[in-house]
Amino acid sequence: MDSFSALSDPIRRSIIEVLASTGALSAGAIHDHFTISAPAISQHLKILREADLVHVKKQAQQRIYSINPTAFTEMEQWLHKMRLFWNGRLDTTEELLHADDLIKNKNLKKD
Amino acid sequence: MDSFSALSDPIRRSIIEVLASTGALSAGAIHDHFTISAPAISQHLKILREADLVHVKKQAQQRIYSINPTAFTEMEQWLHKMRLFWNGRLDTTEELLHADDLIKNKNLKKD
DNA sequence: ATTATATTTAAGAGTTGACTTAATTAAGTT
DNA sequence: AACTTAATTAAGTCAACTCTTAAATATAAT
Repeated sequence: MDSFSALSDPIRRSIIEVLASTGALSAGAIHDHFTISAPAISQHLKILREADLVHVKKQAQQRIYSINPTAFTEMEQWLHKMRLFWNGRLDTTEELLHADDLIKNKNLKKD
Repeated sequence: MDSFSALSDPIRRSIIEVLASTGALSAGAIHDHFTISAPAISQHLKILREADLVHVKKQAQQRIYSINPTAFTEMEQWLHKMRLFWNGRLDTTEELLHADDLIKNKNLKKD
């Protein structure tokens, strides 16, 4: 799951916000912030983990979660690139389509 | 649909990229960039429209789509705020939870 | 060893999302 | 008026997502 999809769920964004404000928290401590079941939180954490948006370290039975700040740059870079475009600082489709690998969509026609 | 969910789909991100690189395009011209059906593109455009990420103007039978740059600030601001946190420039949960209205999640427990 | 605590995995239900083809709406052309 | 072009809406299918409860795993404490 890419970081866009991982952050499309409001609970997962809330988890990120909680971690951002506290620094690091066990799965149970994260769960305490929500009303849904522990397994539901665990499943959300798995998605955040697989999108590499959070780090985990074991501490006895606990899993301590924290944010991986570098993983957010994918989204930030995409937004930045889009903004460059409509600010008129990039001009050609070539630059957009080939300057990076953001577009990996089998439904996109080749030019 | 919020802008996070609207941009979680790779085809919709590609549509935004195409619009960013060309400026403004009819629904049909957008469809030419993809291999999926015209209705599928129309449905994606509807979602982008409802998330206010694009503008439309009628021109005879055509609908001319263009990006609404201001709509991207929601995501940019969220990412910026998260970055402020893990950069240690904001300290309290209060600031995060109450400085803005980003969190509107019924599953989030009250503190 | 047994029990308690912390978390995840499994299985299943209900919902939402993304397509398809067919039908519809709307504007322009002959 | 009939026809073409452009786009959307409708209906239905299938896959993906998000939850639940129950079971499993792993470490710690008694």
